[in-house]
Amino acid sequence: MWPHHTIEVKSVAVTARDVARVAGVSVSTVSRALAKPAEVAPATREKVLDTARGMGYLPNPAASGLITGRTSTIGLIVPDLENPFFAAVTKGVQSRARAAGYHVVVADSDEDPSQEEDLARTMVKRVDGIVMCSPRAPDSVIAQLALECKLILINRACGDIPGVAIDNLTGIRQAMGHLLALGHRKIAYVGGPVTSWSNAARLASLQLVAAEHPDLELVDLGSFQPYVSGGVAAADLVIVSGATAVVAYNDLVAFGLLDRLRHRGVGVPDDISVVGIDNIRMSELTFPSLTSVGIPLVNCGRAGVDLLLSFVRDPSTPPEHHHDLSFRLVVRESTGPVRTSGALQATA
Amino acid sequence: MWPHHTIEVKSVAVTARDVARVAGVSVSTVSRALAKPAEVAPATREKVLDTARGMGYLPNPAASGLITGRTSTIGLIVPDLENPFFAAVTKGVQSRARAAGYHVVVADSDEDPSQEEDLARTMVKRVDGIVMCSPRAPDSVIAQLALECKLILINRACGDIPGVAIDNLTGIRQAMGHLLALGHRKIAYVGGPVTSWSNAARLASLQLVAAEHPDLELVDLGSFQPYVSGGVAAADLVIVSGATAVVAYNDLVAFGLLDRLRHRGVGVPDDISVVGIDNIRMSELTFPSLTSVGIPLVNCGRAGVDLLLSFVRDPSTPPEHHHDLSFRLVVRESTGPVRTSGALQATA
DNA sequence: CGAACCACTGAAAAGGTTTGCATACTGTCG
DNA sequence: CGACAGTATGCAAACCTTTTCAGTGGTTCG
Repeated sequence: MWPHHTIEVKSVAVTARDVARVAGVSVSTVSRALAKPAEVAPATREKVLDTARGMGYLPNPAASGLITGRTSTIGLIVPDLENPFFAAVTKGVQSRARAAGYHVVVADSDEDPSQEEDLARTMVKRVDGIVMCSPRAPDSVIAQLALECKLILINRACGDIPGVAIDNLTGIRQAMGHLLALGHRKIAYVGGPVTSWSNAARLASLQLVAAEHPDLELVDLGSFQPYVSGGVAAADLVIVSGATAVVAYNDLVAFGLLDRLRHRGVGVPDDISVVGIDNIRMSELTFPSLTSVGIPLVNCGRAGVDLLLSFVRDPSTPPEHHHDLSFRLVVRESTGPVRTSGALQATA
Repeated sequence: MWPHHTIEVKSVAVTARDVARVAGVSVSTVSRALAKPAEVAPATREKVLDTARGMGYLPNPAASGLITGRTSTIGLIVPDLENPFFAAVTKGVQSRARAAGYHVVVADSDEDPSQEEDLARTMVKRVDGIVMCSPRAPDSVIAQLALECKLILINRACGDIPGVAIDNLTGIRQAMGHLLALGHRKIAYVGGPVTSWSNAARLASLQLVAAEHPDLELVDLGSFQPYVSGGVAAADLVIVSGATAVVAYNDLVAFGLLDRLRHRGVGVPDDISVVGIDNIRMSELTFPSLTSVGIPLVNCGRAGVDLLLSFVRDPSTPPEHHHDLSFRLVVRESTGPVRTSGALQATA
């Protein structure tokens, strides 16, 4: 008919109108056949669906989002995509979201809490809700954000805002029980950032457990960067402290400890036992491999999406406030019985 | 005026019309004041901008996307977000995209090439273009996808499709030069998946370099999973092969080698030298730390975004086909001079 | 002083889908 | 046989922004 148009047809997007014309129905019917198949007669439905498939029709999400107000997209904000902890959460979020037919837009705040607010604000109109993994942003910011959009927190508590909380106490208690059983009585803690919610929770748990065991001495070595570098920086303090075991804020810090202790000639676990937290993949590959308190991080991400989607689908009832995901201690080579010979002598 | 409405006002989105009414201008002017400030009189501009800010107005991206056809969003497809290699690329993509005012929707194919096609197709209408990091999908699929949307490949070549290519040969040559200098003459390669473009490129480069050195024997040990498990599986073959050095498909595989070799009682680098590829963060933390051929992965991601955006902004001229990012050998503890005493005897 | 021009603003259409309402039709029951 | 329930479909409005076009008013230059 219009042979010189055929070339263009390929490059321009095919709309519901085109499908309607070819299938000999109205656009409403096309829309219904795709969105609510039950509402159209089987014969018509088949015809429309076939035509749509044949023409490669895909609904324009901008148009449908404009009218429905939904985007089929959720936002995810994390401090650092390269950090294995957040990478695992991201993976969980992404997999569950996709299974539910949602897309994920991800934003990396580069560990800068102030950016997290901006990130959330720029994405708020293009997502149905946000999953936030933001251990360092102040409560006030989080609370404000929760007013502006549907928000789920992962690994952090803040007022009434629903979130996936991690049960620090149980995990810490397991780890301490393990160390106590090995004979350790003086245990150091290498902390993470002071502003970190996790750090506060972990330290509080440690102190609680320590209070339950009068013969146990807990040495708080203070705050360090939550990276390998933080562990390297803390290692010498651990040695001087006289502790026979050390719990690190997370596995990366523990790696730093292992590395520096080795270079200082301190044996792990012979002289000092080391426990990490998070149980990231890499923990079984260090030398010695790292005893660590693991969280099913991928499941954390999944749970966050579940919470968010239940919220999105039924905004009237904000979801139950918290899932609790509990720790599980994985014992590897970096912890062992305390030396009977007494206090440690650094050999370097 | 309508006191009983004030409550609702907060929950309902504020549109350009609302701003226009309050500021006493038309919607066109509101739109222009935000999008093309130069086209409106300074006084009006200030008034509109102030009002908009005061009311917390944010343009509805669905509506503007509907009319402009642009989404300010790019897609990213990777095989595994938890894999440090792709995590780094993701980080680079995300950071550059954000700097350019774009959002990133990310999809993880779970290492399943067939899913990558679906993923791309479901996101194609909601992004301006896609950055794909898909070492295993067949060329035909990639080529088809490139017809349906703007596509940039990372770490992979496929026909004319623009992409960020990594110069395998240079890096491999550096690594081999290093090993040759240390006296190694029989070098094994532990390969990645047969379908992987990188694997093919790396093997080809190795063979090319080997051909340049008649006294060098290259032993191809075949294909393994590109994870730690693959390295563990390959380690015994390395021992049996009699090679004094081994190049692994990537760092994860090299970690597996280190682990298994240690358990077999084989010294690294005393008995066997190990070289990884990628130089992920963790490489400096293993014991012994890993000599690895590094790629600025984060920059890869950035370059991919640059390519894509230039394509998006000027669709008439597909961008220059390739950026070349070159390797850089980082020598650590896992490589050393070949033992003079002769062939290795496994001690376990 | 008039004409042409300029800068700014407003009206209105367009973009593709969803959905409430109206209509046409099929079959059933009184 | 007539009316009615129910189903299937079409029409048209609505969603919110961008952009073209036209209009207003003021300025400059001839």
